[in-house]
Amino acid sequence: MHIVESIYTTLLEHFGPQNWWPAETPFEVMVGAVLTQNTSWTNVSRVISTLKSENILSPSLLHELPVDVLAEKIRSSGYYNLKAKRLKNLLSLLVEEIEQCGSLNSFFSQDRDVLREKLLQVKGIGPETADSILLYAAEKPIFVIDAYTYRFLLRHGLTGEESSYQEMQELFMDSLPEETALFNEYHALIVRLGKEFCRKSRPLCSECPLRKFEPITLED
DNA sequence: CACCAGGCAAGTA
DNA sequence: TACTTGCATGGT
Repeated sequence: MHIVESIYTTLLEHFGPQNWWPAETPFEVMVGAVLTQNTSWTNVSRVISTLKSENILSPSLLHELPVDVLAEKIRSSGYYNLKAKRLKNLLSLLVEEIEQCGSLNSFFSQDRDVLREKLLQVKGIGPETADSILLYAAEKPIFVIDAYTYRFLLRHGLTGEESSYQEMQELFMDSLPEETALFNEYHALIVRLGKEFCRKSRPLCSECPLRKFEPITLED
């Protein structure tokens, strides 16, 4: 059995299923994916709650808001001027595609790679945000590489510091069956592991559930 | 107080 | 092409 598979089994046994992404709807996933760029989730979830309580968490309603008003509403997620523009860019695509396809679901029913290209053309959506949307909102089988995943790979000597996004993504996708549920769970488990055992401020190993895979200490 | 958090695009040489 | 920089709030 490949180490990538063994590690998954170990993580799942240790933490159990994570039920990701923490959102009620695919659109909520998309908004969260933009807002959480280089930002802690606690700052983002506060904004999402506010948008929900104001009943404006929909593509058309958010799209109608002037960019400066939107910026104020998402202030506490940080980089709010930048993210307001990025959200607007995404919303423009969505409103157009929903008009075109009839619904968000039929937009999502397109081919994975076609959808990925459309998302990447939006200014403010890079590979990680696009893949998060594809996996957790559109439920397409694609592996998300984020800061936690990068640290995880480095720590276990599975990749080098200079590896590209695509290389790291292929590392998972070439050694696992192409299943949405598996990619979803695996990435969620890596984030859970990272939050508890692999943060920069807390580099410890003795309690790490993956210690039998001989992790390398981050600070050397 | 300094450092960190589920990135990305634009600018520089 | 290969670095560097701006963006910003809230938690530890």
